[in-house]
Amino acid sequence: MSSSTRERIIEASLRTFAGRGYEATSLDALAGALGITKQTILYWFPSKEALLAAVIEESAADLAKVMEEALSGAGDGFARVEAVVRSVFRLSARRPELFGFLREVSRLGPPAATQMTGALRPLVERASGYLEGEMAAGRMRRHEPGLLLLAIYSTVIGMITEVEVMRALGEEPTARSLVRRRGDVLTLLRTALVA
Amino acid sequence: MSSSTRERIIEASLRTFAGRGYEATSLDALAGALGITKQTILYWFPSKEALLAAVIEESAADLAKVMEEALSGAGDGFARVEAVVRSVFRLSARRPELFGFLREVSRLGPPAATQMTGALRPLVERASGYLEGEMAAGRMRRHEPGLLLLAIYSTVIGMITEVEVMRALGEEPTARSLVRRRGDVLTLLRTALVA
DNA sequence: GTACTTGTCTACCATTTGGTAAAGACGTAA
DNA sequence: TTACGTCTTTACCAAATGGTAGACAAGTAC
Repeated sequence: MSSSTRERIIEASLRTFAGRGYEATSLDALAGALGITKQTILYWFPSKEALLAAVIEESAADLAKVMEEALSGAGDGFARVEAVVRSVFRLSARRPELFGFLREVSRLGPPAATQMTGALRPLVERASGYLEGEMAAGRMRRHEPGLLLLAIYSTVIGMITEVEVMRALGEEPTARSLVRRRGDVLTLLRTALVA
Repeated sequence: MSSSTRERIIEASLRTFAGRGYEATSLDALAGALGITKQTILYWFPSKEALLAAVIEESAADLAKVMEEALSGAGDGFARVEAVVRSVFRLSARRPELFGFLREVSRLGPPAATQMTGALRPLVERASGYLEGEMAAGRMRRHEPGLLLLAIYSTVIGMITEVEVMRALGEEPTARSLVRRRGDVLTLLRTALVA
């Protein structure tokens, strides 16, 4: 069971789906980049859709793992929010494709998006519960947790993925600018959340 | 010069590119929806790329017009930021496709994204200048204008377009929820910006 | 009436797409 | 040796794609 082929296919698909988009990626191109034939891909995954589903499953698991760790970390109130945001930015430096792919899937709509959000649902529940608890304890300013999460999500993902928009705003995307953006989104959130 | 055909094509393309994505939209499907043939589209626009460019030009102009008006309005400090955000949300209720398309174009990358950001550049300069002025006058908390704009952009566009994520967070997208999101993003921004 | 322009259509075409069928290579167990 | 399961390939295919060529109708200019 040379399942490493399977993993290589998933890995390459993740990168290409994130960069060029799902529809714009042909199985032939994908196979070419891997030095195999399209039929090998179709041996491991019965269809292109099934391949997409597998990539979603894998990347959702990776995302969930990292964030779950940060969420379980130490600290109260904003400290833990900060820890999560930091770990997300760190992950985005190491594996940017993950976030491009997240955005791509949310664009594709159901059923792909539904699968992704379903896989991340437990995470969302935990985060939402945490925020609610902190607000109740008076350690954070009151907001609606769902909308607050959406705002944080939009801002962070946007900061990480909107490369072209960033260029238009005069910020060349480098490691240093990523750090700067992380700092800025954190101050923004801190002033908004800390009572 | 029955240029109404041209406009109908642009209008339908805008909607379909925003909803299904550029690559996923075929000229045949587009023509079918309009009750014309693909060749009529190719008469008005020499290629699919040229059609995309025309749609970008049109929608950038529409976006710029609305925001330009809000930016020129009365009010100092956060009041004007609020006016802009409100006008953007109002526009998003009337013509949601504009924002889906904006997001799609930024995803497509150059040259499409470059054209779009180029067309919106004057707007960005004005907004950036305004923020800078208000900060200098001490009416707004100090942030880096470029990154601040990116954060506002990401949050607002995300709030408007991330329908699936919103669903996952338990917010069914309705007119009422749109108002609620507008309110929430405004309080978030106000607490972050107002000294 | 003739020539020219404008707008739309019918008829094709080469290429690419996702997918099927079947066979060959390679190891392993009997 | 034979038989079998695993993995990958070659050979196709029907459908769809963006695009070209050319005809046809309707108006306008002279």
